[in-house]
Amino acid sequence: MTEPLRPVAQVPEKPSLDGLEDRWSQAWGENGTYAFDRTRPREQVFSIDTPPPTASGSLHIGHVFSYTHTDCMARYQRMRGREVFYPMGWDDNGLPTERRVQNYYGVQVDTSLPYDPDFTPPYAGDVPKKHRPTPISRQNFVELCLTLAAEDEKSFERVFRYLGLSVDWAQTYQTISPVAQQTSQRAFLRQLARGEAYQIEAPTLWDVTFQTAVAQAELEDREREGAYHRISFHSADGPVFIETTRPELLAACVALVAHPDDERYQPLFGSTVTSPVFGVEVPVLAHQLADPEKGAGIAMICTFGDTTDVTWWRELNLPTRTIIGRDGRILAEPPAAIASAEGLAAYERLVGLTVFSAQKTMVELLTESGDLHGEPRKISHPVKFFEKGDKPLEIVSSRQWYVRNGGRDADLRESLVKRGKEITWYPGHMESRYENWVDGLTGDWLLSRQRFFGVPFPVWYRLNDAGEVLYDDPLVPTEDQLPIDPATDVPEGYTPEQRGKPGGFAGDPDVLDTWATSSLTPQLAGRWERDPEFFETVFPYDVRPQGHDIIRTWLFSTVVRANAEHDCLPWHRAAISGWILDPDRKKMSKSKGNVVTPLGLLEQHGSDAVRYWSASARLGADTAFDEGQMKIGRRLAIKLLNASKFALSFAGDSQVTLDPVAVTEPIDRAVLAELAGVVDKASTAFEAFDHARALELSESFFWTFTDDYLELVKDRAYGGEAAAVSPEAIASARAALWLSLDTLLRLFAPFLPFATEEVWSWWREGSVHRAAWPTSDTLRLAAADGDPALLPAAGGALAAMRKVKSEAKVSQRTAFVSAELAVRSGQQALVAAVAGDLKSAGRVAGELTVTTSTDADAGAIGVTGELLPPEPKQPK
RNA sequence: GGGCCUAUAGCUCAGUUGGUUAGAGCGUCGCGUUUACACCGCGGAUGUCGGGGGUUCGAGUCCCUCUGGGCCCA
Repeated sequence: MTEPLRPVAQVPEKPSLDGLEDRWSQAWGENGTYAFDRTRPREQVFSIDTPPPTASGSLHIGHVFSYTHTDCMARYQRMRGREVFYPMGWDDNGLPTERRVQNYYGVQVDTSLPYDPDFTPPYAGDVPKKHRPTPISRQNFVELCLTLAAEDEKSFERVFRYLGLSVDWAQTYQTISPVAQQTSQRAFLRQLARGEAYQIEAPTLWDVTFQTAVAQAELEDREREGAYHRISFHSADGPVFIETTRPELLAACVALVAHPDDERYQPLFGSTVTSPVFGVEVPVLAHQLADPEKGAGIAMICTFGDTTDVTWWRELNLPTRTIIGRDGRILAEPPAAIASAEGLAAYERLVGLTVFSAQKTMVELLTESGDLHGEPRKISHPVKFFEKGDKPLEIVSSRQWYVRNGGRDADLRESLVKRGKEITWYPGHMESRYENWVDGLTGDWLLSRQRFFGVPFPVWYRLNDAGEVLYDDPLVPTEDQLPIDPATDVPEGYTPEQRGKPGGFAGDPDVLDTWATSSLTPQLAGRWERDPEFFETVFPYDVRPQGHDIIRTWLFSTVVRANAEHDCLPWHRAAISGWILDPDRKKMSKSKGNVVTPLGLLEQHGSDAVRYWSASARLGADTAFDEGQMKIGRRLAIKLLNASKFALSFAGDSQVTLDPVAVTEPIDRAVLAELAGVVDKASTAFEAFDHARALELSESFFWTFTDDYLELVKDRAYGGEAAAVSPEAIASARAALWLSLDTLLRLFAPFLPFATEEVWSWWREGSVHRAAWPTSDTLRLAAADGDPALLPAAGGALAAMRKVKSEAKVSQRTAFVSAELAVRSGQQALVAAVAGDLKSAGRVAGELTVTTSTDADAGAIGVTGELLPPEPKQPK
């Protein structure tokens, strides 16, 4: 701890927190305080794979919360002498940005439109309610996305700088940048070459509103009202009754299914029945997923009503009879299985209807044929939704790209579970979240998205002489050509004129899932394949901080990609932050309208205050939104300023000195002995990624330090009004105060970066944030034989004297004529050692004597003494 | 239905491998305007550690069970 001292401390007359955020964040930027030095060897580097926030709209208080956790960790590591690689990224590609652009500018993509270089959007954030979206070309739309994302990113950066994140802003990346596109496409092509990426025609969950395929990780079950419709199928032996919530899919029915052990239906297995209205003959089959308790215990299997239908379809080898299109409406073409004139006529009535209307019409048809029995019975059941959507998903059959993630491959799954065990999780129990997810995967990672603002698949397809797409053996670019856009770029050996022509080529129209880029943040920020030396310096990363809600998406997919590409983990540790709950213990979210804007909070309470509230929460623990805690944080920061001013004021015009040898008084040694213990324990806590404990230890010491220790030594440090204070005793108090301050500023620096930096600047050169984390050795040297037990003993004695005055309802300033402290046996020597300071702090005019209490159960210290009458108030 | 977490003062939370009388801050009540601090200081009161059972000399802490809350997955 040899950071240089200023010749004379410059302490403001009235220290204040106001304006510190702007002043210091600007200074840190100018001085490169948090700039990453890439020349340091790997073992001295601490690298953090920070979550890139979605740059659409506004930041959530949850961002402030979890990023503060990361920042505390980063600052600790930096003070420990590690060169911290702490980049920030913006996740700007994908649906959220598209939605925001649509709403903000009042536009909508029409892929048939050509690019208009002079296009200006009709609105900018002021779209009237009546406005119907203006159709624009895909390229114009992408340009608007880029423009708006850049603006959002600027405002995010402002908030994060104001919050005091020690990010190296020169390392910022975007998930839509050319470099991100190059990285994602490169990783995809390599997975394609290794056979880890593949495309197949398969049932795909489809969001009708967003016109896109949805992956397992984006699914969400929501309870929805439905109704069992009791419908009769026909057989030679009479009717078979089924109950279904989706009668509109009757035309897509391919079989009935019941549980193999279900005695009611065992006689039917192997036979066929005929569907009502459409007259299609379907088999009755047995499968253990059929639930005897559900509905009639026998279900119809359709193409495809839900994911169980898909399982049955696959495992029972059933045909497909698709009737719902990607627009969510009934297809014009009836399934070939419907042959009768009546059946075709009935189908005709459904064509073009939405699922909702088709159900109504189907009910009419069934009623007319007499095959609907009784009133539909209302139930509530879970229905699959896209997590960002608001209509139930349909299942369509389509050609999509997938990446192997263990969902269909036991060996890969096992190795990914093993990777999870190699990660050190904070808190440890988060590992089970990961394991549950990997174990529960039912399919590979669906990579294709039918979106516009994303990274295109770097793939073209040949067209045969009939102009049909040949999906096998796609045309791919070389890595040095990346990034490419197959919609505008042309594959090797073809000319632009051949696009879409028989014998020519066609670009893959889809974009990669955003996680296909986000899962590469370690590679992206680490300059993979662009700067090998740099990559070696930061990869694998030391830690991945994130929230537990995205373990299944971001964390898992990042493991999948690193495992495939580098055959290792992308980072050694995962630090998982909890969520913010509102006072009713509900997760705060935009839809609930209980979100608070972070910048307003930061400005109201001060960044250090909000950081204090955030940092008080342990990793993984959900936390109540509590402005009261922020007020405490603010008080703590102000206290730090004031106590520092007090301590530094004793230097006068001479230089502050940090001289351990000058500490000679027992109480001064005791306080440093105690502080040495705090330093050790806080360091241990930080090493275990327990920033909350480190803060708590430092904070509780600090309150005692100001409430008791400062009061006790105040007079002595001033020079002793009561005379009879030796120069050595004065120097001892001052040295102890300065040594304490030096350590306390370092201990609080990760939590209160603004207040600590402010105080540091009064008397030190450089930044506290590049200063060394405190060690206990200097403190122990100064503490020598100091006994930490002296501190609570002296504090107790002081409190006892205060209590007498408080109960006598007199000012604390009131003096005792004389006083006798009766303390527990064993404590007498301790209290006597502080008698001089107690006498002045307690304002004992005459003798202060310390005796042993005879009261056996007395924990408290007895005080007897006569108080002087209060001085009459001086007229001003 | 399976898994994970959680329950400590009115509130928000500590309580490290089991070990004296369970702590902090807020809030509340009372006192006090003292030159570090009115964005203040000092002091007081406040707990069947969710319920029940068990292990142990000893349980807020370990085990079982029930109940409430939260999340993830079916």
